[in-house]
Amino acid sequence: MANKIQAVKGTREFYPEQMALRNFIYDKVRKASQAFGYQEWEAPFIETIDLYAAKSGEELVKKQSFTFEDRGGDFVTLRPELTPSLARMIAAKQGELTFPVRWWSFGPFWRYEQPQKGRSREFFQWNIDMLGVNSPEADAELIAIAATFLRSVGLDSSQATIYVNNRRLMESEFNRLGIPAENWLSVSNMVDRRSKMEPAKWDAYILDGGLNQTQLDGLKATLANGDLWKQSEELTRLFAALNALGISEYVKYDPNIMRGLLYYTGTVFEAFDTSGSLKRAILGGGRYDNLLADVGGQPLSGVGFAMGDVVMGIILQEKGLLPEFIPTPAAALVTVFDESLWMKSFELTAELRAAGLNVMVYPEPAKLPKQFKFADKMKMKVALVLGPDEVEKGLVVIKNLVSGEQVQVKKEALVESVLGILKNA
RNA sequence: GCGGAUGUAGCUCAAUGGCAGAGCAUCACACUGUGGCUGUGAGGGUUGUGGGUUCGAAACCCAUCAUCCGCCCCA
Repeated sequence: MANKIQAVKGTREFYPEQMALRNFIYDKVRKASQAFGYQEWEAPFIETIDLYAAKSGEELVKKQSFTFEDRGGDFVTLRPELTPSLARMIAAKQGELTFPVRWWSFGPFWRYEQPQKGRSREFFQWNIDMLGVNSPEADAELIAIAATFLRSVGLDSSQATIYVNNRRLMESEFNRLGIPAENWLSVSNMVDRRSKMEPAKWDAYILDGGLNQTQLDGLKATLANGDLWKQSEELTRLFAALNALGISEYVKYDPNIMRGLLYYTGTVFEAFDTSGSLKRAILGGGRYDNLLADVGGQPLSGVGFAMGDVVMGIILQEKGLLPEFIPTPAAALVTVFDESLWMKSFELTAELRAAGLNVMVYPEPAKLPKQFKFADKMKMKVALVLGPDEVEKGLVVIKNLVSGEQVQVKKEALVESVLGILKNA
């Protein structure tokens, strides 16, 4: 075992059961996206490092990217996020796209970090964005999409909550407290980390960071003020729109939500599992007003969020929300009675497939108990037996593996009988 | 990059210095025209790898690799 070649650290191996979960998430993502009229798109998996150097924060680019030299001597990166590619692709066709652009995507990303619960080096991520509209109502639509998705996988508002804040509001608070603008970013990061630290340690951390005691007290009062949003016209309009969209039960105002990415400028939001067993955000996003101009396009505002498949999968598992795993899409197994009737079974299978059924045939003659056991393990609903008696009379034994009942039917009536069992099973 | 833990059968784990085991899973048989249940039996191991201590190591020591958990960062 030790000298077998192992999978690359942090990569994902999707056995059929995990693949079914990934496809389940993808299916719900697609449905939520399409319900709001968004178009699916995709970007390259490999990009130049320069694309990220501009905006994605130093940690992500220098420490967490998979970067290597290609055979031509150029440095390329496995994409760690999608938004910069989105900005470039939008900028390249800015003159011909119909705005507002509403796009979504679900694909693989790579980040070189230490694998742990909820974090791997290779992951799938849902990205969804609206570009060309700068309004709290547009922000509300993206939050509504997130809530729609959470509801669709079976997470109700008592199990998952989307916390909302606004960076402009927080910056005006920082300003009011006399914190200089050049410290806003570091103070934001400190706020972001507060929930993970002991209160006394956080206080010391803030005082070390250049704030005085009065500013610390003021900041703590701000962060405890659940009504702060009422001072923001943006957030007031946002909550009115969320109410109209029918998902306000999922949303709470929280002045502690800041988010790490540099490009957010206005509304920011993060969803969490309320039981808190996993302290990682299910999804996160916000408004970014400057990203397009930063990659060379005309100024254009956008809002969007991203959701990783790893945390989502863990939560679905912990909540018992995984769909039942069906090992095979085949509804029926055609058994092979013996060597002389082997090809008869193959012929029967071909006829059933021609009628549109997903059917598996046992690949070789074997004892019937073995074949039935196989059908059972694969959770197939129907088994068909074609023995000497049946062939002689032009019949097929059709057995309902759920109820255990079996009957002989004429070959012509077989498809209908199978469909009947599948409908009731 | 930093810190902590764990590596024994396909899986989950036991054996704490003295014969390497159990449950589950697999396969066979009971049951050669019928799965789930039951019973009987079988196969399966260089105890992650390399070295050291010892009469004797799965266990103790050193190194190494891997995995998990946490920090940093973030989906």
